[in-house]
Amino acid sequence: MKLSNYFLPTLREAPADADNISVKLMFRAGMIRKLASGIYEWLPLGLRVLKKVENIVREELDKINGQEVWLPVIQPKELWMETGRWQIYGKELLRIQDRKDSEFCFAPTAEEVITNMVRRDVSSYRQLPILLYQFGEKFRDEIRPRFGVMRAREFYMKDAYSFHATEADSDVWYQKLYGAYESIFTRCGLKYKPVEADSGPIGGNQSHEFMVIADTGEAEIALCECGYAANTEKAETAEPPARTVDPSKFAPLKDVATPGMYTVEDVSRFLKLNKKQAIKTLFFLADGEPVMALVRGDHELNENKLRRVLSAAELEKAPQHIYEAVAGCPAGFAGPVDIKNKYVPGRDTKPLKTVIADYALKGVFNGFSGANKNDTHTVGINLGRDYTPDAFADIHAAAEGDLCPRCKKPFIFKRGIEVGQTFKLGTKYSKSLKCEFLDERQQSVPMVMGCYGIGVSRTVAAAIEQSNDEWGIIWPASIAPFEFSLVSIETEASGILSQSQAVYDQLHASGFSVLWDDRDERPGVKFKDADLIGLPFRIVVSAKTLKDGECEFKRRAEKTAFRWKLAELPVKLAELKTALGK
RNA sequence: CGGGGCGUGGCUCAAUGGUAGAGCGCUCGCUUGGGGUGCGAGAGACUCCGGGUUCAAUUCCCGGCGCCCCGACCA
Repeated sequence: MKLSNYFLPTLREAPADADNISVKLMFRAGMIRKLASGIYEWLPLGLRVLKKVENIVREELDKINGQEVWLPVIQPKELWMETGRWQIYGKELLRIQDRKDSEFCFAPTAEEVITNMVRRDVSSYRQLPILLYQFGEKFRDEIRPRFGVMRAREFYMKDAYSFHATEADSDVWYQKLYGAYESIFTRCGLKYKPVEADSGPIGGNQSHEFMVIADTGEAEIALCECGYAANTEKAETAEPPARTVDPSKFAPLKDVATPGMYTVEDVSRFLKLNKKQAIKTLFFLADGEPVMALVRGDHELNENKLRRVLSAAELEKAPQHIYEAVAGCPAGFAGPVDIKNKYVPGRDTKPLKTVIADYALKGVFNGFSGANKNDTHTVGINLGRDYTPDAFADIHAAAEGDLCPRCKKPFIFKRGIEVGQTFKLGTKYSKSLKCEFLDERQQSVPMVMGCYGIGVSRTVAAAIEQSNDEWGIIWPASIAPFEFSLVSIETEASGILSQSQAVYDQLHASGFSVLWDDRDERPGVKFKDADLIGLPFRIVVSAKTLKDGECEFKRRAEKTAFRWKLAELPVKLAELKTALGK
């Protein structure tokens, strides 16, 4: 492709609202433009990368017998009513009406549609298992789109769904998909990590997220040298080693006036005590009944863990009036001491059902917490003497200092960009949508399902986020929009263009894609643009080297340039091809 | 959903109660030719929309729309 006639509007400056590295570079390199909040246009250069990633995904899924389909973006309400997700999905589901006022939504995902398709035409165990996938736009009406295409409202995604006769078969295929995902992200040249993830209340019993390691990632992951890796929202933590303190060292309980201070931050500063001494007291409604959860002041409670511990179907933060009724004071002044006697009868709630304390509280001596009295906190609180929870459990989000649940070594924390997720869905959708088959005994059984997504557009951004420098993007060769940048210096000088043309033809003959900068621009402009676009290999044709029958070869990721004899070009290219495993 | 900010040429931004200017980009000419060359000449803006105040509004006020940031929410 000749740059003189390629739609590649590069920019010196990124738009003011570009809020991270990858989106700035994507704008500057002429890959994308913004049409509206969270909605982007992909220009030719950007689309080439997207298609590169797409092809890698397609090849790897086809290897495990995936079959590509194309599903509608516009999906009827009725189908979404069957699973109940028309209501559950909330405002993220973008809804529209046609001219007859029939209601539809823009697909945020496609479990309903694919399951409907399979239930209609698959009816025997002989037809299972089956793995179907598609590439397509997804629309999620995010409250706050940001980071360019990383968290866009409309994005390009590969979604795959598998259907099985048995749980065991679903497990086998889950591993196949897991393996395919590893191949995909490896081939894309990404440093990534599969981590255990929470499948959330949506169901399913196992899930992994594939994280591209990047400091700017939105997700935090906990890693251990033993190999355990999990999203911090999911990561379990080992119970810390027991620590015993002589009860004679217990300080006496004392109430302290703390007017208007309801955050751990405020109170610990005021009392001049470490946040780790705080016993954070939170109330929840577990299936409608009030429960109290205690975590250490420097920890954050993880609602998913708490839900699991309580075996609750629904868990929500308790509204203010529950605090008033159960603890007799506003949130921020509730505490564990004598809590079960603070219930104010006659209010519109039941008494406290359970008190769950995080393991970490076993290590808190002479702690402080709310006094169950407005504007008052209690200091000198000790487990056993002053309060006794109904149970201890791991209910806080993994944090600095926590230990790996497998080997008890401290976690290492990193940030990541979630580019893919795999789920075992079980029969959640096949049951609600009655997607059944007849087994060998003529029994009608719901299929066991799995679903597997890859954010293709996000993967492109993640690759840039992970690989760039002050000059621009540095593409991995496998997903670069073109492999070679061919730069002609002084296009008006005699012989330059014809020699460049010869190199251009040779590159093509050797099987490489080339973007040839044949513009009548100054060298500086061309080099800046080439670095910005970040193609992995660059060849410069100029009078300087041509007089020796040579051109210049340089890798984007490296500083040094090499002289290549033009006559040896085919050999050099063949070597490069071998090195790339092409 | 709460708080804050912004809306002026393609991009980044100035300015002003009397209808606008710079840099970059674009066009033309010359110049230059290995890291965004220099000079000159141009094209390009109903100053987001609607209303109000005013002799006069891009500027002040109100409403709307759009965008951004922080937080909450959501998975």
